[in-house]
Order: sequence, then C-alpha cells, then structure tokens
Amino acid sequence: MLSLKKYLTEGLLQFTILLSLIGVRVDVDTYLTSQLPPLREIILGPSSAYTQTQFHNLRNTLDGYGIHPKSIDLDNYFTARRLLSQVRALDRFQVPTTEVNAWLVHRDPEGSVSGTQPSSGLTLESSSGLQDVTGPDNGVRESETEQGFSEDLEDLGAVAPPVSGDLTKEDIDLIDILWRQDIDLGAGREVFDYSQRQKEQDVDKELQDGGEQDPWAGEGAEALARNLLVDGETGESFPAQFPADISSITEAVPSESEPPVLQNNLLSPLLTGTESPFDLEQQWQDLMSIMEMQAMEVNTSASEILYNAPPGDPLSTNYSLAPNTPINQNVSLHQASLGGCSQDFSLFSPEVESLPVAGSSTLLPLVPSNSTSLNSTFGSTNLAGFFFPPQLNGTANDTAGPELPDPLGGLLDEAMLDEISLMDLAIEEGFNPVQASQLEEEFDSDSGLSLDSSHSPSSLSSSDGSSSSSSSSSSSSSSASSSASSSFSEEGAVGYSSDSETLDLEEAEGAVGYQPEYSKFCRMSYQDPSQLSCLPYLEHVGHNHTYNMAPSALDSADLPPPSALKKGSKEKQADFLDKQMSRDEHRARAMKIPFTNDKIINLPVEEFNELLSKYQLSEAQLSLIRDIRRRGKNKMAAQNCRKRKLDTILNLERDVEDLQRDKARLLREKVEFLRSLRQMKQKVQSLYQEVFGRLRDENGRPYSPSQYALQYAGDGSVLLIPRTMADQQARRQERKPKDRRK
DNA sequence: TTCATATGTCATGTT
DNA sequence: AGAACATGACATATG
Repeated sequence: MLSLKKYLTEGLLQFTILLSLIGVRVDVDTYLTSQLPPLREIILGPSSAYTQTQFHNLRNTLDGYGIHPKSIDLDNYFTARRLLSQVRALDRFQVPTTEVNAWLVHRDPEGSVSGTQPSSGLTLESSSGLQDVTGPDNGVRESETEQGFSEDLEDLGAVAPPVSGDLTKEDIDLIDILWRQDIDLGAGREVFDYSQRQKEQDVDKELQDGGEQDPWAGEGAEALARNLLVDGETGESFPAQFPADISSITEAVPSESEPPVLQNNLLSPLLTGTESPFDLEQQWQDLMSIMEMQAMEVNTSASEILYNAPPGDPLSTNYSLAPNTPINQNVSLHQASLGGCSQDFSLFSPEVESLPVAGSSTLLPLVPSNSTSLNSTFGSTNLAGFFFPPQLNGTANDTAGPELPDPLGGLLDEAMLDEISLMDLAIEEGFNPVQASQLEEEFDSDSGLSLDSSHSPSSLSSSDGSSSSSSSSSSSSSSASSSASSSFSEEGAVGYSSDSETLDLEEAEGAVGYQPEYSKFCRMSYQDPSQLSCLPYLEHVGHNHTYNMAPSALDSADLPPPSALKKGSKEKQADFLDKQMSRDEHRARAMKIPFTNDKIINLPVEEFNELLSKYQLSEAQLSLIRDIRRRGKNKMAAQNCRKRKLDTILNLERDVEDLQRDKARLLREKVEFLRSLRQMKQKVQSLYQEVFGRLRDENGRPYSPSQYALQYAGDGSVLLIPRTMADQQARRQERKPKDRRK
C-alpha cells in the first residue's frame, strides 16, 4: 500500500508538472488533437505512467537508491506499458493522410493552376493545421521546418538507396521493417533498429555537414522556395516535400528501367521473357501490403483510382485516367498545373522510355510528349504521387484539390512534428550546449516548471548529488560511492547504520551530555559526516535551532559543567559544543539523563526499554526521554521526507528531460518512417507500372489500364482483373475502414 | 526589516 | 495496540 500511495501522490505531482510542461505546446496539441491520436498519445499518453516508470526506474537503476523497493513490480508494469504504448504509437502513423495534405498545401505557392484553387477545399483540420504551420507569425519556424525537411531529404538520400527496379537487400529490409511495423504491434525492435541506424546516419551527416551550423535553421528562404516548388510539383502524399527528393528520385528512375520480374504464378499474363532469378513474390507481398494498408487510409487510394474506374462509372468520370485521350490531357495538365498529372506521367515516362520491352509502347499514350523535360523538373517526385495520378489526370486541373480526401492531415503531421521536435531533436542528438540551454529555457518558461538545475550549478541538481541523492545519475555524481552508501541508509533505517560508531564515541566521552558535533550533522544531513563537513553549501545544516527550549533547561545547560571549569581551549571547545547541542540534548543534560540522545533516539525498542530498565529514572526523566525519542525520530523522518521531496523533484526534472528526448526521438523516427514509406510507395508504383506494361493479351497487345488492373490477392499473388471488379473491391475496402472509424 | 531557506516540531495518518 | 514512519503545517533560526 505504501508504494501504491506513493504512486498516487507522486503521480499527482508529476502529472501536474507534466501537464504544465505539455502546456508549453498546447498550440501544437490543438492541431494534434483531432487528427492524430497516435502522435498525441506519443506526447501525452505515456505521461503519467511513463513518468512514474521513469521515476522509479531511475531510482532503481542509477545507484541502487530506491525509495520504495517494494514497487519494483509496479515499475515493471509501467515500463512495459510505456514501451508498449510507444510501439503502438509508432504503429499508428497514418501516412496516407499526410500525403494529400502536403500536396495541396504546396501547390498554392507553386502558382500553378492549383494555386487558384482555394484552400477551402481542404478539410478544416488541415487548413487550420496549415495555418498553424505556415502562418505569418511562424515565419521563422516555417523556414526552419522547411530546412529541416530538406535536411531530412538529404538524410533520406544518404539512408535509402536510390529507387531501382530490382529490390536490393536494403530495400527488402526496409520493406520488411515498414510492413511489420504496420501489421505487428510487437515489431518495435526492427523499427527501432532501423530508425536507430537512420538516426546515426543522420547524426553523422550532420556532423559532416558542419556542426556549427544549426541544422534546423539557415537557408530558410531558399530552402522554402525550393521546397514549395517541389512539393507542389510532386503532389506527393507526404507533407514534407523535400527538394532533395527530386534529385534522389531522378537518379533512381533510370535504374528502374531494369526490368523487374514477376514469376508466372503471380501474373499469368505477364511477360515471362524477362524473368529474373530473384523471387519477388515476397517483395510483392510486402509492397502490396503496404499499398493496401495505405489504400485503406486514403479514400481515393492509389492504383484503384488510377486505373480502376471503368468508363461510365461515376467515379471514373472524375478520376479515370481516360486513356483514350491521354496525351492531350497529359500535355494540358503539365502545362497547366504539373500537379498530379505531371507526376503520373513523369513517373511513367522514365520507365517507359528506358524500357527495352514492348511494354513501353503500351504505356506510351500515358507518356507526355515532353516527358523528358518534365522529368528533369518533376519526374522524380512524381513517383511519390503514384497513388493519385488518375485523379489528377482527370480532374487535377480544376478540381483535384477539393476532391482529395483529408488533404492536410499529413501535413499537419509533419509540420506539427517538426515544430514540436526540432528543439527536442537538438537536445537529443546534438547536445549542443547553446541549443540545449536555449531549448531548456524555452521548456522551462513554457512549462512553468523550473529546470534551473541545468543552469545554475548551485541548484537542486548539485545539492542533489552532494546530498547523496541516489536519483541523480551516478555518472555525473562526483561522489558515487558516497551517494550509494548514504542513499540506502536514508531510505531504510536512517541513522541506524552509524549508531554503533557514534554511540561508542559518545560513551567514550561520557554517558551524559552532548554528542560529537559531527554526529549531529550526520543525522541532519543524512550524509557521511566527513563529506558533509567538506561541503560548504551544507553549512546551513549546522543551524542550531534552540527555540522551544525550556528556560530552565537552557539555563542549566548553559552552566558550564563542573569538570569544564578548567580554563583554556577545552572550555572554549565545550562552549562551542554546547552551542551545537540541540534543545533535547540540553534538556537531557539538564535532566541528567544517563545516556546519549543518540541512544535514546536510535536504539531499537527492545534495547531502548532494556536501557531504561537499567536506570532508576524519575517520571520527568522518562517523559523527557520519550519525548526526545519521539522528536528525534520525527526529526529524521522529516529530513527523510524533505529529502524524498527533493529527489522527487529532481527525478521529475529528469523525467521531463527524458520525455522530451523520447518525444523527439519518436517524432524523428516517425519522420523517417514516413520517408521510407514514401519511398516504398514510389517503388511499388513503379513496379506496378512496369509489370502492367509488360502484360500482353492473347494477341500480344498490351492491356489497357482503363480496362484492367492488377489485383493483389491476400495470398500474395497478383492477378489481372477487369477494372470493374477492381473498383468494386476497392470500394468495399474503402468502406470498411470508414465504418470502423465511425 | 523583510525575505528565502533550512530545520525542528507537532498533529495526524499510514504501515 | 503500539512502534515506526510519512507528511503537512507551523515555528524558529539564519543569512
């Protein structure tokens, strides 16, 4: 019960502080709330449990100091909960929503046709989020964000290999990771390993780029302009449109010309001439799984929209690719708004052009005449939008924006993400002193919780370490041994451990009277006397609070003992010691108690009673002795209590820092996952195009994308089915998640 | 003198 | 039931 109660009481305090801390980012939360429960949970969810866990875990692990060793089980419980919640939070990243948002958002600055489209088409959440992110008051932040994304892009380029037709082992691993992350709640390990790798690479890259430069600030305007342009062009599903994407993808595109191979069992109509030695079935499965999951998120998801809409179908009227007039539409689209169309076509064009197979001819209608030039500018990014090409082709010119579902969700994700985490990231990774301090200041001021310890050396943290606060990290603690030794004595039987020594000394000096000065200090400070005496900032410990002392006792105590009448240093020393004595010690002396207060206070009950029985004591003496014992114990208890309070505060401080660090790490991981997911989608799209382009009917003619589509079966096989069927299935799939959300 | 801080003490509740 | 412990509130000392 003690531990439980502690959890409750401390939990309240921690929760309050955490709330205040979180209050710092309330603005962020506002656009977190509705749309991003997972991210919100990352930030808010683990708070109470996590804090508790951290608090106790720290205590348990740092130097063995545990206020409540009994609470180990609870610690485990909270730890498990925290980890699970983190893993779950990672699992809930909603990529697709992000895509649409970014697309629309960045189209406006582009000034293309989409620019005329009012943002009203965006959902309320999205628009608000966009405003929050790119609002006029956030100009600096915006630039930072853009810069951060651009950097991310660079990271991306470094981390992820160029997109290629053949999946490299890294690609497969990436797919695996992402896939499992989505479908397996317990797959945190792979995810984290991967993210860790990415993070390390990111750090390395940042270091190489030059540590003195703030990664999140800098070429704001330029990067912003670049970003916006690119984003608008890509129609990329992800909010973070990194300029680097263009280059990276462009580089990757030619390699995609390499014919990817599907086995016959996967696609019967598929051309078999280019079968590769690799078994891509599993890869296909993975890719399709990702695709399907994403498709569930986006109402007008990918390939279904792209090709599924049959002629005459209400949907098709708006979204169908309209293969009959592909070139015209393509051209117009490109010229008008490069939005989704350009993406599609540019997406196809590189492949088709480079494809040695007849399949290129199949897709030729899809390829814009100016595909090459387009590719140079937008081609690479177009891949990212492979899910939306159909819509764009059919309607992008005028209505693409409004039609897109959940347009800004993703952008919110990213923007909020950046905004929240930029400084956290700095704390986590850079540990740049200046940045860290600045960040801390911000957090401090915002949270209302003073984290001064990091700023002022004489603050709590220092005192913590000196006063044997076990919770303080042992590594930083100057006296690890002292803290370790003292910490437990505090927790358990305070003062008992040293009783024997002090008692011996006192007895040697004389039964009645005062304790050695250091013994008092020791009691008061919970510290090793030697250490304590060496600590100047603990001088206050020597306060002699003699109030409440009975006048008579004081008088009698002040009287120099007969033996002390000797003149000289001894007398002075005795006076000094007298002054150091506590009230109870004076009283005991006045009442001629035949044993030390230390014994009175610290002896176990049995021994204490035994001791009392040895002497013939008056009632007044017995009463005083009991009072001394009671007060002495309470004094220690009070000291312990205060010490605990201090430790709690310090632990909370550290918990807050840890939480901030965790939050930053999770956000960064999310960014990385989103990036990887985008790459996967690009790859899937390119593979889809390539495979579909190689399909031939009985007469050796290519299948029309408007009439047929590739269907991914649950067992991993890929089927070529009529588009009408595909549409029906797609609609069925779309409804399920919708209903579920309701 | 006033204020912040440290400490001791009491009352009360919990273990 | 009593001892030990925890803690809020208050008082006092100190710088």
